[in-house]
Amino acid sequence: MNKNGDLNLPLVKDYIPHLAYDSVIFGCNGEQLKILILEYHNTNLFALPGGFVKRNENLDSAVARGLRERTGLDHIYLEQFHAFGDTLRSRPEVMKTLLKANGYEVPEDYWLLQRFITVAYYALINYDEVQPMPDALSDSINWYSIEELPPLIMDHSVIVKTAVQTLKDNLEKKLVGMNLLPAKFTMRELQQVYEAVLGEKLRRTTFQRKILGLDILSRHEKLFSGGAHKAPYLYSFK
Amino acid sequence: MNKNGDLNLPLVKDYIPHLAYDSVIFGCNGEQLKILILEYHNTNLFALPGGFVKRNENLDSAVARGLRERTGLDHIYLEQFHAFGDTLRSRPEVMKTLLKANGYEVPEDYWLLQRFITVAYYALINYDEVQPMPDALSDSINWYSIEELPPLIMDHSVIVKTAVQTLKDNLEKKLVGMNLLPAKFTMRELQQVYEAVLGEKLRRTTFQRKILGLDILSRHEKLFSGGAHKAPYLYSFK
DNA sequence: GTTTATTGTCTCAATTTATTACAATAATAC
DNA sequence: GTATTATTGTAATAAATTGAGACAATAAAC
Repeated sequence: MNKNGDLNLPLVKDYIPHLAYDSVIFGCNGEQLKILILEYHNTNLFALPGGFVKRNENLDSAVARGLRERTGLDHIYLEQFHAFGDTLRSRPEVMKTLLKANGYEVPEDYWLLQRFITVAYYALINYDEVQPMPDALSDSINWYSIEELPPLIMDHSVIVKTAVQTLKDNLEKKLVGMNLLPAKFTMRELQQVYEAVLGEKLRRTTFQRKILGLDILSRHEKLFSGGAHKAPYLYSFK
Repeated sequence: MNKNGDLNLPLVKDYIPHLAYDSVIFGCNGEQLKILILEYHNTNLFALPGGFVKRNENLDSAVARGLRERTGLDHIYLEQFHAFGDTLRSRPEVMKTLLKANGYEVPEDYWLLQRFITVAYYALINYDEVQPMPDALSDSINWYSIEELPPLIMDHSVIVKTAVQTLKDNLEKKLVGMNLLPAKFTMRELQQVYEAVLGEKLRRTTFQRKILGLDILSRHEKLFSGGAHKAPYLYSFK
């Protein structure tokens, strides 16, 4: 940590200059679609978790690595959705502010103060199985409902909007539910994921018939208990 | 041109290093979906048209500029679909070969020989309205059916495959036909575009009913003549 | 004038989706 | 224990969409 002055700033010799990635990490608590947002030390600045690509590292691998470091999870569902490359998206003064807040004075030509193109990915993880870890520069990392995000730095709000739209568009063909839910789940839980992503209520009987008709679920005879009503089946993806 | 030695090689001071774009430019001749492929001087190497991003230029603007230079068209339908960033996609020996074939000896550390991440876009243009222009390094630029492409350098075949799949996925929601056809067209021509993109025959009556049901076409009383049969209506997009 | 190929539209069948209904049942209240 | 409550699984029916074929209309070729 920076208290001891032993946090090493990333050096351009190790990374591809001008290139970053940002990740929109989705989870679902059963009611709302949420994403992980981090807050930088002493700045009140909120941002998407992101990082840089090493000189000899695949772009996809860099993102997977960053995600592993933050969530402890490996083999996460991860999909690239857009590269953001406007000149005005880079805001050197923002980067300077958050470096300064952590006790760093960097030269004017420090590589992180230059223009960056970012490639954005979204990830789907099981909300309950993650204990997110802040990085060296950030204070906290927390779940926020996509309806109630804090103001984000630079163009990160646009990145989130684009991610949510992409998730909606891909809902049918990419088995989103599989990655946002635990291994076994009820039909109701699956429907709630769909509703959280689409932002609208669905008709129960139609949803059930459609999903079962896709022939992608296995039904388990083991029943879930806990509600004052008939116990539902548990399902898993085939 | 290089004969006179007065073609200037691009300098890294003007461009963002390690970052390129490639464009998959679609057209439709009425039967087949085609794309523009360029062939480099004296090399027998075929590639997608691409380029680099200037230091103070938006990513999207760079691609639009490249397209304008090659097709003479402005306001082209252009959509980003994927960034390719594997370490192994860059093949410095290929770049060296084609520079050499044009009479250039470049130093080992020349920026174009380094690793590149490319952001790929697809464009939709009206096949008949374009007179494509080769660039300084390339011999020719020609339409090729997506079924019969020459072998392409580096990962350009993968880029094309991804573009075609993206186009299929977007066929319904993005009014692809509008950008591949002239302003006025017959129902048959529109159907042929759909068939070329999907790679399958569609039923005439069903297609017509579906398209008209979308309420996106204006019908013009002016009739097209030329065939030994009833003259069809001309349509345009609303 | 006859033939030919294609067009615009209609009909009916097949399939899919929407809506309603209802019995089954696990927990709770009593 | 029994009635109550909320939710579940499934069936039945209505509505909408799509598939497949039929047919008259007609511009050009012969």
